[in-house]
Amino acid sequence: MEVEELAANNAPLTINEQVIVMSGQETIRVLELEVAGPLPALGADGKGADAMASEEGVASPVLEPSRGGEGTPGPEGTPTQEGAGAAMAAPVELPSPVVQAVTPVALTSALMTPAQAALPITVQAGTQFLTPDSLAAVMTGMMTPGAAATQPFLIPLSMAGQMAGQQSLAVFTFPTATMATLPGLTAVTPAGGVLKLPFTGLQAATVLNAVPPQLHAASPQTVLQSNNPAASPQKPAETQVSVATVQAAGISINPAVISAASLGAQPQFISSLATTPVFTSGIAGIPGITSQIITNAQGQVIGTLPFLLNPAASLGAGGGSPATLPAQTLQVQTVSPQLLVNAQGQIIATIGGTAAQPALLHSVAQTQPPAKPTVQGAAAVTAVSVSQAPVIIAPQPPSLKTMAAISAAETPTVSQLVSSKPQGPALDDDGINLEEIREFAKNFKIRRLSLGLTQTQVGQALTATEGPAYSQSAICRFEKLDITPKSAQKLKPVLERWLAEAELWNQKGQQNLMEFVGGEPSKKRKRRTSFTPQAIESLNTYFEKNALPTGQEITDIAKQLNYDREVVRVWFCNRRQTLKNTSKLNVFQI
Amino acid sequence: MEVEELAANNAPLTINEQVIVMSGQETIRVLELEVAGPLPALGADGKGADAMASEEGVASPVLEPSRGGEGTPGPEGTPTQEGAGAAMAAPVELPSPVVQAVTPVALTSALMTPAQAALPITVQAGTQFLTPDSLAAVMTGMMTPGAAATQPFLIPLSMAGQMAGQQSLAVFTFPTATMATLPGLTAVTPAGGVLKLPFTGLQAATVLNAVPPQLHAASPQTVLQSNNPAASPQKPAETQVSVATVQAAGISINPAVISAASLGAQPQFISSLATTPVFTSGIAGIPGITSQIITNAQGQVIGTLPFLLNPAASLGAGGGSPATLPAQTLQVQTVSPQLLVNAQGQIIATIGGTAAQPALLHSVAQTQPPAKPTVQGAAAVTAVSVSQAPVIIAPQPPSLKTMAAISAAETPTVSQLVSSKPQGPALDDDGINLEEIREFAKNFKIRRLSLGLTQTQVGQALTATEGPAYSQSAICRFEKLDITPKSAQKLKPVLERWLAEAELWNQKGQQNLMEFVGGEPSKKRKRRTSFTPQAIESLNTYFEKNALPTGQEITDIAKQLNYDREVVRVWFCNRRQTLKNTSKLNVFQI
DNA sequence: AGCATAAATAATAA
DNA sequence: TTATTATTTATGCT
Repeated sequence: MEVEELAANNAPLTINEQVIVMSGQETIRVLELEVAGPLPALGADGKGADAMASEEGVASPVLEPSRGGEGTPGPEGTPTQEGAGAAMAAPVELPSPVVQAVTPVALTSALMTPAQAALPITVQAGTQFLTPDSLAAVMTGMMTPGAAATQPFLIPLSMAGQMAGQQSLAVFTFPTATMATLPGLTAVTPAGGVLKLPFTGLQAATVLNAVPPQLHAASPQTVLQSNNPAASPQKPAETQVSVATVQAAGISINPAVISAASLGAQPQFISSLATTPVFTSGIAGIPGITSQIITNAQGQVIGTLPFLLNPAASLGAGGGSPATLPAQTLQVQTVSPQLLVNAQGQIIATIGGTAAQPALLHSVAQTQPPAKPTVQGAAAVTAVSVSQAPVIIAPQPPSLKTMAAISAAETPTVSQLVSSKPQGPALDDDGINLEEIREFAKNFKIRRLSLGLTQTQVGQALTATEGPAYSQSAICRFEKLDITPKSAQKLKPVLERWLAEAELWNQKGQQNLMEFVGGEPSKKRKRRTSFTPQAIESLNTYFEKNALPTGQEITDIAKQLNYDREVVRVWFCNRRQTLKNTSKLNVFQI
Repeated sequence: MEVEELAANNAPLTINEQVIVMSGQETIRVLELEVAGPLPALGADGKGADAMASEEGVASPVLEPSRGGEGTPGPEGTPTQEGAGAAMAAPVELPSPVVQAVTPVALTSALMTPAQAALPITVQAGTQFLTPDSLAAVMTGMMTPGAAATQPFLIPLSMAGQMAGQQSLAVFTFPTATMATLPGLTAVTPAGGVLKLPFTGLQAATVLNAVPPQLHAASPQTVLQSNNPAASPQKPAETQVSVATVQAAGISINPAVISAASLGAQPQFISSLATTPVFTSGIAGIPGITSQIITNAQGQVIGTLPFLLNPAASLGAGGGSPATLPAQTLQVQTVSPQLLVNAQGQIIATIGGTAAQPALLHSVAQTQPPAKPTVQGAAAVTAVSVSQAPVIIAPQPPSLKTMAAISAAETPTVSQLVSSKPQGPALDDDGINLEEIREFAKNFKIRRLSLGLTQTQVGQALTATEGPAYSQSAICRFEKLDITPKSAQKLKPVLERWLAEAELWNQKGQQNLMEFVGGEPSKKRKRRTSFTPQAIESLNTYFEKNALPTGQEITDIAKQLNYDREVVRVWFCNRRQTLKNTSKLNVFQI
């Protein structure tokens, strides 16, 4: 994407791209589109998207009219803009029929195979996004792992909007490429952008990488569906949320959760999301939805990654309608990738950034109302754009290196080294992506622990919502991958979805999470029992006679000693343990 | 940094700054300097840095002639240059004597107190960096927490280079500011850049924020030395690696681990680092060194963050010497922060690029007194500042619990104190940063778990290396902050150092970690006790010969091992199942 | 300051 | 899946 070119466009759109290469094999590409000014109201129904289409992977995304204009504004956030709300910018005129522009829109891609990474991904015109008025929407569609490169797919899309409807953020993820298989980071750098924005009017600006679409639309196939028939198959078209259609070549997408949070006013925002039926159901119902995660030291997920943020912002407040503000420049930045190495020295992710946007998003998010501290509104934005455009810098060095290496076989480079590594998604005999499952299992554990949940809690909660077959043991085995790939494949989407929802509730508060999970909030650790010497003596006497009393015996003993039955049971457990350890030592010594 | 200005410079240097605001209170500022062209060989010793000096931070950096004129232009843009590799760029002429330029150089800052954040940090001229030829080097020096603002300090520096010596990456971290205490994210943003690059020739470009140096060189003091006399004290001067000197005002640095990994060739790179005596010792010996972490859902560290990466690359191949390539522009990018939301919906970190961030503006306006923070240094900053200012974000709401009541009678524990303090950098009566400790405790736990270590293992390992007083209980209580601030303050650096080292070993392999931790490598999990070890062994022997014994065989085995026939039968069932699952998984892992 | 062991959580035989 | 064991964490006690 040429900076100058974009700048020249003067489109009231800001494109921020950020590429995060996950350890192992995932790459998350985040593209944020910010449109200054108010968004047009959504059509009665999102079907309009159907119109689009074409062998270019045009699908028929449906954009539903968002309901509940509860898009709550940022918390304290955007006082000014809100106030400014009065002066709404004129709607952006888009050539495509149904497309609605949102501000901002973030696209996150992840889990793309190397080969796929090289393929062009185009967001078709006609792609619809949620309007700011919509609280959130989620759509999911994905190619099967082995899908042809020509298949278009639907990607999860989540939008967060504000009352004013001025701004909102949509995020959807789609597979990118495995870092290892990439020629180098460069392969994934922004410079090599593969996204084509859907806004016809902004095309020049939006086209990061002009690549001829090579695919054709195909019916999206969710992983869940293919792998987990049992899982509730989702039909994108059926969802109420808006859908974005993207063309990708042979992309196999991993489910990604989409969540949103306002910067400063997170709480509120999140709450609204959580309480929004659409969103909630989307999360729960859509198998593939889950949050992106960062792998940690053991390849386990360190945390959920890409969520959106953004609350509406000052943009709307500031100024005139985007269309009317030619001055606003389109900004695109490429950032050199920043690597995040995990405990094992492995690259966890590469964070590359993009530019310009922070400001916008933030400003909005900002809780700090004190308005003008910074310069907001149209003028401010403009200035930024201008100044930044020039800034656009050359693609990061990494990219360069890669490029070079790739093009010329001469100098041994990173790419070569990389290439030496076996690549390609590991698919087992059944076409199951084992690597993907392994990764998820790790992530699941870390995420579970991050939420402070036990295997038991997860199992019980799932049993309650999904029916039996989710015992603590099952969870344990899944985490240990002590199950067959087939089973794992079946369990994965369920766990993914559940965990994502749990995280959502957790965002609303620990209390809410506990409520969601199991019920009793904040179950405290039982107070350590102190046995009286007499009790200890009695217990030991019983133990000598029978180290493994039956339930009835335990009950009797507890009753006689006047201790809680559970306490007595545990005492025996620990006593046996102690004896065992002791005996072992003896054995050892011997 | 004005883009134009930079560009005008035509310096073969690329500056990439990325700011990652950690949840709670840490900000990581990453500055990458890339110098196109080959690097000069390192001097005999890295002492050259001593020469550095002027209060302006201008020193006599030595810039080696970079080889491989890789100043690569934009990503895709400059494929050609790579090919040009043959033509080496002429060495860059630098006034300073000893400084060596490296490509790229990354600086990471973290854990700076708010007040400190506002202070200018200048990289003195004469700062030395490792040459590409060096595999890795680490230097650490830091101010004591209470050190005056005028003391310069050495920062950990790690370099990774390639054989060719063309490129390498150096990373060092230094404290930035506590997010909570900052006026907003903006406070920590790049806009308020405080780094002054050491390259005289590139000054215009490198000066993100022109701030008059306020400090003077002082002898670096490693945390290790102060906290862990036992640790092998490192003398920066003694190391062969290059050192970077930075001036900072009253900065108290947290130990940061520096590690490096090549992108594509990670394995190799890491290995080299690990095997490099200098590096290893540096890590082990330097107390302060630890990796940066990302806080997760529970405020716990999600993962270690900033490490370097970088493999040398094609850059070298490409081009002319930097000096001779005026065409190469200096690139500076500002990135809008990307928020990473954790499981609790809290912002884990803001990944943004750099510059200009709103933060500064904000900070200035709000809390930060330090005047002109916003526009500093040369003009470049100006432009960016202007545009981004608006973005300034509000600080996150840290823990708001203001609990209560610490009954005074006894010495309150950290957890009690922390909860009682509403906000701001919580410094207890002894000037201990409780918030920082709280954060660390959380991080420690996550990092420990990420390494798969138990409290017991940590305790035992520490007892072995640090002497008694590190029981499992102690570790447990530290994590739970069920100790007095004084104790925590004392324990923190030890744990920090140890964990960082453990992570380092872990990078070399799980085996190495176990060796480091406890001794017995890979102690296999004990089999369920129902069977004696001998029995298990026998069973496995039988299993190897025949995984599916006949009824008669089972009977015989049970008889011989003196176990119930049914027990043996079930054992075989489970054994087969396990093998099945495991084998499939293994296939995947490969 | 830390042992001893209760309580909690994960893993595994049945 | 359930029951029990294996491990780990937390805490009473002095």
